[in-house]
Amino acid sequence: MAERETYHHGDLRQALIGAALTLISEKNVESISLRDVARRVGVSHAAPYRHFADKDTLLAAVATQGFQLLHDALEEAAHNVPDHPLKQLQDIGIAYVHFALTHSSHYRLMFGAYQTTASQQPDNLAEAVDNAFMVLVNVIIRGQKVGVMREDDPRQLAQTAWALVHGLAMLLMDGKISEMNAQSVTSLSTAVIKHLLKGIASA
Amino acid sequence: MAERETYHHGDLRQALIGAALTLISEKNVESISLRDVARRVGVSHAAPYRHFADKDTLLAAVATQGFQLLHDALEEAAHNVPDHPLKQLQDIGIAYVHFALTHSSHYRLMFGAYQTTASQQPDNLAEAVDNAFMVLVNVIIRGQKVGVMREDDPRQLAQTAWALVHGLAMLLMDGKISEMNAQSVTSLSTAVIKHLLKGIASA
DNA sequence: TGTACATCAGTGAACGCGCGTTCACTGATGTAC
DNA sequence: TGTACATCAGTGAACGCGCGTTCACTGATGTAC
Repeated sequence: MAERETYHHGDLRQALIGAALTLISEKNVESISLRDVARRVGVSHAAPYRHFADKDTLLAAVATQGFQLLHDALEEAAHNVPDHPLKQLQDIGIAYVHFALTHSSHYRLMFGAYQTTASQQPDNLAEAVDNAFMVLVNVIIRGQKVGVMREDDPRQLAQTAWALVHGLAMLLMDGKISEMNAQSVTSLSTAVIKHLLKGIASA
Repeated sequence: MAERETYHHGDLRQALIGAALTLISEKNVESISLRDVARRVGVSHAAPYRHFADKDTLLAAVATQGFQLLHDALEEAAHNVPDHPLKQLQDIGIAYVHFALTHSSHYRLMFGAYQTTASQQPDNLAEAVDNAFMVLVNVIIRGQKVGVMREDDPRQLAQTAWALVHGLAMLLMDGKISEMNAQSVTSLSTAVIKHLLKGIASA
C-alpha cells in the first residue's frame, strides 16, 4: 500500500506492529494474516521474517504494546483524585472497561487463548501485564495505609477487582450483557463496581 | 472413523454436535473444522449440510448445549443449601468457575467473539444463556425476600456476580492469574467471591 | 577519499496445505393406491 | 402384499481460496584499511 522510496524500510519492526494494530481495529483478530500486515506496510510477505520469528511472535509484540497502553490509561485515571483511594479504584475500574470497549479487538488479542499456547512468549509481555496489574495493587495498598480499605491480601483484592472489570468488559463485548433500558456502559460499570467497593471498603 | 452399517445415520445432527464437543475438548476451538467433525462421525464432509446451514450454525448448537450444561451445574450447586441464599450464591459462583475450568474449550466457544457476528444466531441460544443467568437472579431475589441481601436491582447484582466469576474464570484460563503459593483454584475463587458477597449482603 | 568486503534487509517464486461450500449424483425410506 | 413414486440423507469430486513458511536471490549499508 504505502510507497517507499528507499529499499530498506528504516523501522519495519515498528511499522509491522502498527499495521497489525490498524488491521485489528478493522476486523477481528482471528482473521488477520501475516500477509495482510505485510501488504499494509507495502513490503513483501516474507519481509516480516527478518524481524519476527513467526506470526505469533508479531502478535505477542502487539499484545505487549496493548498492555502498555492499558497501563497508561489506568495510571491516568488514577491521577485524577490522588488522595481518595476508593474513588480512585472506582475510576480505574471505569477506565478499564472503557479501554476494553474502545479497543475491543486489541483487547481480545491481549487476552486471547492462543497467547497461552504461543511458541514464543516474550518476557516483556508478562512484564507489561504485571505493570498494568500493579496499578490496581498499589491503589489498594495506599487505601489500606490510609485505613479506608479492608486489610486483606492486597494482591487478592486486586485480582478480585481485575476479575470483575475483565468479566464485565468481556460480557459486554460478547453481547451477553446488553445495555438495556438505555443504560450507558459507564453507568452500568459504575454501579457494578460500586457493589464490589462496598465489599472492599473497611466497615 | 466410526463404522456405520446403515446408509442413513439415524441421528446425524446429534452425532455431529457430540463429535464437535469431543474435538473441542481435545484442541482449541479455532482449529476445529467442519471436515474434522464429519470425519469423526465417519460421514462425508458434505453430509453436515443436510442438518446445518453452515459451520457457524453447528457451533452455535454446540454453544447452546454448553449453556444448558452450565445451567444444570449451577442449579445443582444451588440445591445443596436451599435455605441459605448467601451461601448458595457463593456455591454457585464456585461451581461456575469450576465448570469453566473443567470445560475450558467448550466454555470459550460459548463466549467466543464469533458468536456475536455469527450469521445464524438461533433463538434457543439466547434462551439458554438467559436460563443460566436466571439461576443467579433467582437466588438473589430470594436473598432479598429473606432480608439477607441488599435491595438493589437484582438483575444488576446478578450481572455483577456474573462478571466477577466470568472474569475470574477467563483470567485463570488465559494464565493471567497464576495460582501462586500453591493456592488451589477453589480457595482462590472462594476468597474472591467472598469479597463481593460482603458488598452484596445487607449491612 | 576510495575500494573491498561482510552483513543485513527485503524480494518473489514456490511449497504444501486444508479449508468451507456447491453440485449433480445415488442409495434408502416411507407412503399412497 | 406389491408396486410406483416422491422425498430425503449421504456421497465424492470439484471449486477457489489464502494461508504460513522456506529458499536462493539481490540490493543497500557500513566498516576496515
